[in-house]
Amino acid sequence: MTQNGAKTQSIGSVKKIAPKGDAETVQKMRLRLWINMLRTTRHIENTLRERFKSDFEATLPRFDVMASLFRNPDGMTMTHLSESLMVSNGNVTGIVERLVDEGLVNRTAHDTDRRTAIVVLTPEGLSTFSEMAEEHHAWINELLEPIPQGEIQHLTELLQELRDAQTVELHKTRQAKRKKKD
Amino acid sequence: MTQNGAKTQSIGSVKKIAPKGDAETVQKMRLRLWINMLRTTRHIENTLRERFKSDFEATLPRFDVMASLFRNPDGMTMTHLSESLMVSNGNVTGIVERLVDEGLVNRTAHDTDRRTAIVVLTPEGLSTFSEMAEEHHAWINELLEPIPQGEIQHLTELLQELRDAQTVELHKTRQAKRKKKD
DNA sequence: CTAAAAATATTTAAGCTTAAAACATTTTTC
DNA sequence: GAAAAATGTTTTAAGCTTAAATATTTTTAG
Repeated sequence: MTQNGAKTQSIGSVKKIAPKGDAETVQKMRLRLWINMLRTTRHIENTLRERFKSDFEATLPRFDVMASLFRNPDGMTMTHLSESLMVSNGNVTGIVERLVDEGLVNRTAHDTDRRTAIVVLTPEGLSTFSEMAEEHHAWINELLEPIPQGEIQHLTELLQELRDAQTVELHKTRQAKRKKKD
Repeated sequence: MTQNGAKTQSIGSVKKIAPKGDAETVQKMRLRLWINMLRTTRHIENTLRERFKSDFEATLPRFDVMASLFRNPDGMTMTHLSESLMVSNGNVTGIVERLVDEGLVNRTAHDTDRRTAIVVLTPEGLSTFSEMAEEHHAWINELLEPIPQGEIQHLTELLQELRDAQTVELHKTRQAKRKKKD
């Protein structure tokens, strides 16, 4: 039903009808796409959560923090973590706290700046993460298998661009704000 | 850097090198895609949350429930809502409770089945939702604007297929379980 | 018909999440 | 060098979220 009008494709003088390029139609398609993005990521996240729980007694947020730390062996500040995971600052405090309790990460003071906390994986955290990461890798590979190989790269870039576009907007806003101040 | 090897495309006997089809590379690309899916949806959700809060003093989960109810004018059961939103049953209980407190939805008993609760939008809920939906529609349109029009439909289908693939797996498992029982 | 199983919804405990406020420290400004 | 601004983190209150346990009702199997 949403695909009707395809027949009028190459018929002359159909601008008024032209359903595919119609602004309202495009808007509705974007909305539908968004709902599908949401549902699909939610679906995958639900699957991952269940598996982390049953196989490792672990949670997704804790895995995400550990993955960030793994990619930053010299340690990360709380702010760095929060930006990297795109969650609030206070959120990270709680998750790191629990990881400290479990002996998976250490939180130490910065050498010169006493405001700053540096978080690193402990050796146990590293080994625990490695096990989980291997499984996680396999799960993602399985869950994303239906996506044609030839499209993976393109899709990744598309999503990246989507975020970048917003970031540019953000910069514009910040510049505008700064200008107002001057 | 991740795009090297493209040159070897049509050179004879390069199977050993052929980096693009390499199984490990594909796995890593899938992982990268997943991380990008997650970050992009999270980014958009964060934006929507902020705007719902500042413009309507509303939350995303409550909007989602109302949107589901809007699409089902005859009302929905709690289970139907929970399945539609892909969140847990108990979760819906709390959100609906708050919506009832705000006078935006009603929860009534089912005619014949006394276990079942039927949730519907109140007139006020309908009018509140309509206002929010219009803005929401515009926001999504703005945030997804960088996606080429020609790809929206295809992308939507791709994501749909991704979910459907898992659902089929699920059915297989259920059938297996049933078989064991017999 | 009735006991067992299944379905519907809520409650509970624990954890995740946010925005805003509070706090601590460092840097900048005058 | 003190006041102000900025930076880094935690705390707080409210809400979201899940899995598991519970309560109630309906359906099913015998």
